[in-house]
Amino acid sequence: MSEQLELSPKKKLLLIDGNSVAFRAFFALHSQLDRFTNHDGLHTNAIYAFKTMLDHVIKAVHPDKALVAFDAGKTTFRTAKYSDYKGGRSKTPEELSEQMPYLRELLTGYGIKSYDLKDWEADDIIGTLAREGEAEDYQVIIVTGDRDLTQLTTDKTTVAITQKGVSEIEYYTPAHVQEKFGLTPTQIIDMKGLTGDTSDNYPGVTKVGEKTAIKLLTQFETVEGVYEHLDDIKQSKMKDHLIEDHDQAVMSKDLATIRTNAPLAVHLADIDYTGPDLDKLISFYKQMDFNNFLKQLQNAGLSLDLGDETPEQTLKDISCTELTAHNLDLLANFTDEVSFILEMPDENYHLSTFAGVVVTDGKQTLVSREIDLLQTAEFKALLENDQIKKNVFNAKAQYVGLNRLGVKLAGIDFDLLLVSYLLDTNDNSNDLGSLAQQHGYVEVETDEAVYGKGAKRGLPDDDTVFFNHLARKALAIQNLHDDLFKELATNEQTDLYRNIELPLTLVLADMEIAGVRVDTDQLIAMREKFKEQLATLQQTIYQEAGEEFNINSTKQLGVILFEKMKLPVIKKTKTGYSTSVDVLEQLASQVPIVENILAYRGLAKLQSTYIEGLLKVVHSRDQKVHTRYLQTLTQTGRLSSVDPNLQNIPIQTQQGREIRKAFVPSHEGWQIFSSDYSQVELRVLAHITGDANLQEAFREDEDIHAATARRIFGLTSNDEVTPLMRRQAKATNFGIVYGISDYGLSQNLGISRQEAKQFIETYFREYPDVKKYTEDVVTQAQKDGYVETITHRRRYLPDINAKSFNQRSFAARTAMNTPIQGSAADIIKIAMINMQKALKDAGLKATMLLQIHDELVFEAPLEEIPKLEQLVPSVMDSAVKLAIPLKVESAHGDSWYDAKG
DNA sequence: GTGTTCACG
DNA sequence: ACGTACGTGAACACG
Repeated sequence: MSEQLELSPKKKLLLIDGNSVAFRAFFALHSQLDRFTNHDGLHTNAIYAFKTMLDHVIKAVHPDKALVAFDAGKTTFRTAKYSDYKGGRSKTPEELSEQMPYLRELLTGYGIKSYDLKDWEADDIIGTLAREGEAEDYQVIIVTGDRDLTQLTTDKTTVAITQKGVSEIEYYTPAHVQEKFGLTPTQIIDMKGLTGDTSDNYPGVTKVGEKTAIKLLTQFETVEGVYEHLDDIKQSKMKDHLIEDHDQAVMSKDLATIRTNAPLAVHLADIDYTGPDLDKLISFYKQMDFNNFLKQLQNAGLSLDLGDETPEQTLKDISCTELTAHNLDLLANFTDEVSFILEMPDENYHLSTFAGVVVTDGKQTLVSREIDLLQTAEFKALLENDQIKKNVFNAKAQYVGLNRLGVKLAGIDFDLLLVSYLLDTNDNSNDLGSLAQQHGYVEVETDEAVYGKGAKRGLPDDDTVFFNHLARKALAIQNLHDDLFKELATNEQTDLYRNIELPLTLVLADMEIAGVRVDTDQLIAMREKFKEQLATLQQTIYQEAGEEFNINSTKQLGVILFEKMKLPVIKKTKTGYSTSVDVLEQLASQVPIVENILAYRGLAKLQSTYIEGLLKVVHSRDQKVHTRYLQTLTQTGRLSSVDPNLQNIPIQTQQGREIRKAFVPSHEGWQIFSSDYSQVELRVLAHITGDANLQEAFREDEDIHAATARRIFGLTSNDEVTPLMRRQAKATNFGIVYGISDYGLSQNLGISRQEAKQFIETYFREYPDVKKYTEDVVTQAQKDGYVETITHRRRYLPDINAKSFNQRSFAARTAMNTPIQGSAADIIKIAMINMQKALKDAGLKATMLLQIHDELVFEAPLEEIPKLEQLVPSVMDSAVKLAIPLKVESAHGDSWYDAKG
């Protein structure tokens, strides 16, 4: 055994046992299995470790010829001879087998041929080629994880066995084999004949293990030798076993013998090693998300270009020009297409400072910290000219930021953030550097790497550092433009991007800029009222508890309720007692304190989240809140809203609903106007499933929950639908949309799982195409790895084939829900784009302010209300053409509270 | 930073 | 035998 490979001056032939090394590689990084997945959910640990091993071996060997042999399948000439050969083996883990095709791609990238041959094992391919190589006077190096291959060692052939860590390798020469096993290489075969092999599942001679075998072979050399000299062995149990198991020993030796005469279609002449195919390797690393390897490649390329190495610097300086008031004419060189960044260090672009600006066409890059330059005629001529295409990262932020500076950004073509999100909704990191790296462009760092994080975050004082980062970011956008547009086209998502998401981003920008006026006096009055009520409740609760404690602390509350007052524990959380509403409601009848706690909770929520929370984010300048819609966050295509979240303002309880009175028009004599889609998700369900019964209910404009109740409770047209029936039918309808489970429905309705199951079965019988859809969409997701909405919005579901029941079930429910929720999101997005245009075309002052998933909120002069009542629903219900009509309901009033039907 | 709770669709 | 309804954001407590 040796850690070092002894190299001769001969030419080198490298032969790798693909399956065996892949297996070792897989288990070397098995503990990291979850960390090694690419953006499509493919595990990559074995590929990664295999790659590491390859680098190691190639560096050590410098092969002239190389080949990786794979097993062709389960059946071989050995199984034909002995059907139990390798029987009883637990099958290869799915997480490994899914990597095998990609391993071959890796090898292609490395310029190494891979080969398998029907009915033969990789061992035999290697054995055959090794002998061919020896005949041509090559030094042969065989890499495997399987010690049996040491039988192939000769003075011309070294066998390298990978250890636990794949890059640790033991090299076996005949001398080392002798040293380690006390046998010659060919005697390894005889040993296997005598001992058998449990992992390959062949028997050998009973009770003969390694020690006995070595002793026998030292004396008699071969299996045949042992049997020829049976007489020399004195009477013993062992001798009986040898006689008894003669046939097995012969057969086992045969099975263990690696063939050197396999009928190969590949020969030495076909397997020259001339080094990697860089283009293939780069695209492969991108596919695998091997960013560090990409970086290595890129740096290797750089240092070659430079001729010398600059090891401490990972990225070289970008050549760029500092823009000043005196060289603004340089901007006129940009006539066709530019990548542009207005750098805003704070997340909230409505308030952020401006740190700098960069613009590039890939050839010339201009940078500056002087924000005022943006307001010059020269810069405006570039930015406001819609004939010059703009490539950006987060178009909405750029548009809003520039708008604050009085610049109207036009001609936006490529938004790296938005496109990345459409390609894979999981790519929502929001950082240009990390997104670019995920897409294989690594000559850019993350903002965190350059600016720091937390308290230490700050802009670099050094112009070189700052300008370089800006320049690299702009160049990243410029460079990814073509590739990502191609990917969009491949996914049939170009229309989704150009006709929906990109136009929408500007609609949203206008809505955010418009903002919503908040009546802070009203909120302050509510705050005082709530403050008193909370104080009173607090005192009552302290009295009932017999002590003072923090009611907001679930931990302290749990101690009071379940230890001090000894109330029954209904539900537990990971960390202790659950004190959630449904638990407290079950306890309410037993002690008055619970009712008060519930009241306190409700009030405290309104106070802290809505009253105080809202007051904190009202802009003092205009008394408005300017939310930010996150367009690249949700997995379904919905928007989300932050700072503040205007999509979860209370409505359900009267007390909470009062908050909406504070959302008022921004002009005297105006009103709030609101329209919402009625049952849009169930209508989408009816459309997508094509279910005739569901569609009929919508065509007849029935109360859908009542109609469902009639069906699942088998009522005739004369029977009355009781409120309970309707409630249960409604819950079932929702359950279907969410990807139903009997357990979930039973929890929601407070019924037994059996009963819930019955509801679902009846539902599926009444709406058979809905059932078919739920099955088909899961099958499709299993096949493709993703599901789609009506506009080809895509969501990948890597867990759809997971081993864990939970993960798999969750993915299956997601597969059912996402096309429904996502298509509903598509519809309202289209409506919003059409709406903005319709308002403009009609010359109305009305402004769209908010989107709450199925609802649009406007403010408008009172006199425009009749016009809106006609226009808004017509635009909304004609956004897309479905198999059934869409229905829209509208209302208006002096505040959002009053805009209710 | 994580977990719990609760607001919305 | 498992232990879930789908999608979000904000506040608070706690370590």
